[in-house]
Amino acid sequence: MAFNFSELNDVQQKAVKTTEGPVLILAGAGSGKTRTLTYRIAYLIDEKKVKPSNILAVTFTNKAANEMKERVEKLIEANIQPLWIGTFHSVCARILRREADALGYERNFSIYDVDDQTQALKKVMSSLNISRQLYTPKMLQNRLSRMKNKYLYPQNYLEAEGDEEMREILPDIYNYYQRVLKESNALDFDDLLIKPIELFNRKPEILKKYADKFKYVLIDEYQDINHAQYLFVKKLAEEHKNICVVGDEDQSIYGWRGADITNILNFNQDFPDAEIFKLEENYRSHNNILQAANSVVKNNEDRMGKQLWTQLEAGSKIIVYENDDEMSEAKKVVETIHDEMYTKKRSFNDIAILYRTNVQSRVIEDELRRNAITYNVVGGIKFYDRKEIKDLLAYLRVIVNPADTVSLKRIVNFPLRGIGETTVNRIEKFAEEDEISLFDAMGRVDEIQKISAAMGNRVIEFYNLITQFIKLKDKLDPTELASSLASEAGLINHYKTEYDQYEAESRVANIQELINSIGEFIERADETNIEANLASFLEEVSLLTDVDQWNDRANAVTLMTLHAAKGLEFPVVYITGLEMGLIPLQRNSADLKELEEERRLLYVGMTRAEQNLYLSYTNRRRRQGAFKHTTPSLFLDEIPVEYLDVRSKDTSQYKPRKNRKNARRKKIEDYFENGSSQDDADQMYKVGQPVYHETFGKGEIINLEGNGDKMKITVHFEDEDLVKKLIKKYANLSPVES
DNA sequence: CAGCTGTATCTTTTT
DNA sequence: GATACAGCTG
Repeated sequence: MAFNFSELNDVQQKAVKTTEGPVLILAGAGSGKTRTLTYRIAYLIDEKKVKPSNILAVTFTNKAANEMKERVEKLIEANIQPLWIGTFHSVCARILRREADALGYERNFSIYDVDDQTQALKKVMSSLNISRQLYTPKMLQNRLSRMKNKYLYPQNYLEAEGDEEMREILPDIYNYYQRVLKESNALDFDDLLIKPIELFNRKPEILKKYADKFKYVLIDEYQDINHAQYLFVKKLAEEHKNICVVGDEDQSIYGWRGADITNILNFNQDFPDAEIFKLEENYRSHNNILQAANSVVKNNEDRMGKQLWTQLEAGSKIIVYENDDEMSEAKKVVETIHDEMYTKKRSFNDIAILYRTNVQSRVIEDELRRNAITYNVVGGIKFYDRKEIKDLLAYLRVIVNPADTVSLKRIVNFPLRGIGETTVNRIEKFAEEDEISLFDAMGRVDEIQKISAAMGNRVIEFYNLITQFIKLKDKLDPTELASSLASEAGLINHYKTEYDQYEAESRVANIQELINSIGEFIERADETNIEANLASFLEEVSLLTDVDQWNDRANAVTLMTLHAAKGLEFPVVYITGLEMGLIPLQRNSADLKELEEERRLLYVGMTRAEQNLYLSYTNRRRRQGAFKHTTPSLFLDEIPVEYLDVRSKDTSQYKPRKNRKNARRKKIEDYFENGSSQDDADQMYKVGQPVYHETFGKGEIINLEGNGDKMKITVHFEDEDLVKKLIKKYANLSPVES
């Protein structure tokens, strides 16, 4: 045996060796779950002589997948390329590429992200004459996504989520949207999960093929899978039942995108006789940190309950900082980084700064830059979200899949070629009448009466450019293709001339970086058994997670959301913004499930820390331009003082020693009250009430519609004799004595 | 058709 | 406070 079992504790060993039948591993934070999974795969291959091609492992990020793969290869000194390991989305995409025919798609299908979906929905809305006043494409995108994550179709959706207005239009939108995507030979993120299930249902022989292939299935982060993912897993494993899932109900933080915690709670009902292993020894965090985190999460009702313990020393207490506002919070972060570096000899990459929302990073980034501290932001504005990158990617997508209408529309008049919206609409109409793709219609633009010869020439010129590159696609190396496309389509020139020098340089450099990354991908693909072509490059780029884009080896402080931090660990963790409204985040509707998820989110954040944990809150914070008073998070009241070193002012509103239980209860009440539509200030919103508005001056409320934050308030402003309809949430009206 | 300007809308977390 | 979009003008 090439690997050493002494690195595993008793429970871990049993979990590794129980290879046959369903296995549920409940793995607390820092309990060596990744190690257990890694050993299990190694054990299957090395000891049980299972072929790597018969194993499917699903992880939460591609980064985790790659690391796990490398570790297994090291353990058993073997090449395990035929093993399938990746995220749900990438595994599903891989199956769909192979089986595209059976679904009536072509193998080179495009993958639509939220942006592309929104574009497609705009078209759907205008075709179906759906009011833009009442619904935004974004809203509908949300609805469709939620529906798909639950594996619901319009007909059963109606029963599940009655919503009077949506009831009418949603089925049409759904069907039309799917048609548009099909015509574009495109699938959206959610389709990637749904289509394999449809396929398995419709073609049992295809299901059998994959069920036979994946004799052993392993799923990580099982607490965060949604219903569609659950069905996918269940179908694959139903027959052989060699399924091993690992998860922790206390770390379920994706309920908002359809993750269903009951999947893990009910695993042994789905797979009776499942062996259950509990990993409760924590190897990561000093005891103070662990106990503090435990004392927070134990307030949740929705859990199976387990008690994490550690042999590690108590360590330092958790330092809690009070700050005046987010600027001083950022300064405190920098101070702490300096302190950790000088007194404990830490380096930048030992330290992570976590926050609830991406916007919070800005202020911290500014302060880090002023102090010459190198940092990396995970997520936020991503490399692949930059305009210049999306532009070139859209060109490449059209070359690979000319039916991709959303991408085609993006590039047809960019850089400007004098082909405006009207012209595109005319071509589109022609395409619909003749039932051909938009791209093919461009090739036949001379047949469209309403388009002049001069305009037709511009279209043909564009059409020829693309056609030329489609022909080159299989002859030219992908890197060269992208490079010459970037210049011949005029992208490089556009960016060189259109912006100021600094901007121009960075945009051109980014394009160059994208081209380089194609080269790197092709090299890598040759080594692994991925197809070394543009289509698979585009797929990889589409399915990249935020964490995948993070260079953890760079010597830099890491900034990210609490969500992104899942699965990671750092010697020093600093969590900012522990205030009511932020952690837990205030929504316009509050329920207990959401509060519990917020609590788990903090739990995840705290348990990332190995040695030192800092928590901080501010007394006021700028949100939407204006300062707002804030109260320390109710979760702070849940941590016993013995684990804390509170550095607050004497005047602080946060007095850990006094009446913490009452303070906490009050905050919970407020959380639920403010969440519902009625708050104290609502009393001022009545017809006839004189009000003041920053820009419009004095006025009087003349009408009210709806309620809650979205209440529409019609005001007559005296000074300019204006009547304005305002939305309560953004109006910032204040009452005036009459 | 292109570019400008004022206005509406909006801030959760992500594959 | 930022951005996306509609609407207007050249």
